[in-house]
Amino acid sequence: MPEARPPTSRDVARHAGVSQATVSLVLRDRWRGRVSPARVDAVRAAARELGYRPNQAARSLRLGGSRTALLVVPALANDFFGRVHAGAASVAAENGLHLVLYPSPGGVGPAPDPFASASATLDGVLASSMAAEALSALSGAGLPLVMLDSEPGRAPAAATVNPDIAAGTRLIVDHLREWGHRRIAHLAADVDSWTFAMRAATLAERLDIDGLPPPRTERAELSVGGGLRAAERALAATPRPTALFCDDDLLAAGACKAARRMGLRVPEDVSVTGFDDLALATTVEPELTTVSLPAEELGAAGLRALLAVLDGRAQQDTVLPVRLAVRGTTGPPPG
Amino acid sequence: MPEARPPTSRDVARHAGVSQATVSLVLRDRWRGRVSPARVDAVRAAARELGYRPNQAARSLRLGGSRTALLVVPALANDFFGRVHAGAASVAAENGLHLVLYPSPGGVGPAPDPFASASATLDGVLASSMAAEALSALSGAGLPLVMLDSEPGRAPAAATVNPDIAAGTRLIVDHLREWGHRRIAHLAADVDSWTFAMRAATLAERLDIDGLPPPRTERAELSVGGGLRAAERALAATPRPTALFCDDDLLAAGACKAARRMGLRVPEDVSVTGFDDLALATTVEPELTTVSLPAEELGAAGLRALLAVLDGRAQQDTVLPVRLAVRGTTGPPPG
DNA sequence: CTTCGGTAGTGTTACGTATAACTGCCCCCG
DNA sequence: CGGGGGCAGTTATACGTAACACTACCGAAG
Repeated sequence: MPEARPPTSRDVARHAGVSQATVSLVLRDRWRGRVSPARVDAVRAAARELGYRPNQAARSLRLGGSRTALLVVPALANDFFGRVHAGAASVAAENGLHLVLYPSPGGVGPAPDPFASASATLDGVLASSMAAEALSALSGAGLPLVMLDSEPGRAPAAATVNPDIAAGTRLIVDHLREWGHRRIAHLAADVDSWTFAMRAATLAERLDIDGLPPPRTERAELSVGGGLRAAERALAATPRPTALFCDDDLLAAGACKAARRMGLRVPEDVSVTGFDDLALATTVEPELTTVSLPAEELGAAGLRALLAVLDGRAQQDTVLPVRLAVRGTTGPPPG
Repeated sequence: MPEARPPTSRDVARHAGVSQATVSLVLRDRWRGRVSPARVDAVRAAARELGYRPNQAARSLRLGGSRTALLVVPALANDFFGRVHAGAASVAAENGLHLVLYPSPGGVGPAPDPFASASATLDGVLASSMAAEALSALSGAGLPLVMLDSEPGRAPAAATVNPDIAAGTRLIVDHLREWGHRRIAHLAADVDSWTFAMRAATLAERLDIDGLPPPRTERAELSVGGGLRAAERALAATPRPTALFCDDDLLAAGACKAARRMGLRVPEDVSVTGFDDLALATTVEPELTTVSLPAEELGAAGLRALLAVLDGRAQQDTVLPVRLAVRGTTGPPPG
């Protein structure tokens, strides 16, 4: 048995009758004016024939970097982060950067080190949500970091990119106020992160400006089932709220189910609003009125910011515009 | 400026007053009986102090492998592949294997090479769906490959792991037959892959055995919207089918929307069945009767098979059991 | 006729790590 | 008292690639 190791650039060189250096020049496209066209073709043919694939590990070692960035997302349970990835991946591809996706396990326990998990020298990290200890480990490593959907101006991120959560919240509140709603309950995600804290703060502030009482808040596990249970509690109150502001579309979908189970119609008896504009927002009946976040743009802008940091250009915090998607779950309050 | 390169094992060695070899022995936990405990502590302290992180590229180069596998999934638009990934990731972690996720861009155009994209030497690939050319490129590279959810016994996969699609299809058909349905239409995914071909073949076979006419088939783009449009066509037929067999939950959700828009109640006027048991199956109202596929198990079994291949153990094709989830979208035919 | 510059290559080295092979050294046994 | 054998380390090397520095040749300019 001939042991069958994968072919190296030296094998290609031997096969083409040139030196290994020439193979490298040709395959890296640095040959113009240094290698004759005939040899170039010979090298390419030999590489193809042997099925040569450059050894990435050796490349990274030599180059002192792998042109690889890591995208850390909290989970893949919904399509939002798939879209973020798609946006980041397209920008990465345009710039010859590899993008590796790491879905951080949501569960408790010692999360495996995302950097070890990449199994390659990383040049930078784009993180959407991370445990504090992982974050500090990263800052210790001195890796360029761009944070998505998290508090601006917080070390150790070199930059942040956020959808305009405050504006989105205001759009929802104004929309409900225009319909005449005054008793608004808040289904709040049971997650301690900036993006949800921002919704709560803006909601409270906005209702206060409008001279309305602070919202009754029900904490909910971030899932359809969690939204269902929290909505059941919220809708059992007297007087019943006429609108539910949900932190997220999953909660809103759960709230719609809860309302229906309690014999209430949406939106005739109670209005429900979501946030994020996930795919499920247009899947459920009626379709959710929600805040549409630019997921692809978020990923793309995040990766552009990371590229800027890698190039040594200073970076600020970016805020992306959002828009209100008015659909079928909002209407005038009953009576 | 001191240039600030990341510290190497040689830096750690200098700092601890030992040789680089000793550092490697200590940090790889191969020191028992070779290095005195005092030195071990000194090395560990030095490593911590300098914030040393081993260079993965150099490690991979030296070891001739990175203990990294690539998981190729078609998209992250739904939660199914997130669950597959979770299952594979947990088995990978147990075995000290890195798992890198590659969502192959669904769009047309030259797909970026998934192997280049990994930016590390790969030891194996677990692929759920792949373009033919990428597959052949891979077979040329001689990488160990395990295929998920695709035709058993097809080169160049060393093994396949599949949910029992045929059994799932039979469960659905039998369930509909028990309710007394005879006119069953098929909403077929507009994707040319084994898993959908298998549904179609089994459905036709089963109806034939039961003495029923072959199903009217409507091709649908694999999305909620696609299901909606296809269902509108299917339900416009006369006589109208009393049940819709949908290749996938997305299509089924779309079918339910279509029925409602046409003034039909589900399941009173028409029964609808899904496939996969995505999260949305229990989100929509009524909840979908569907075939529940063991997504996590699929990923886990796939990675176990890959590990076996890497160890040189021969592998067969594995079929995982499925179960029927009877929910709210099926009932007796009208009249 | 020498020198200069450009073309077409090759030899060599370094990247950081893991480990095989080696070196002392001390202790104990014959 | 000589030498065998563990202990505690070190030295040296290889992994595959990229690119710097070098050589050899050739035509043209001085």
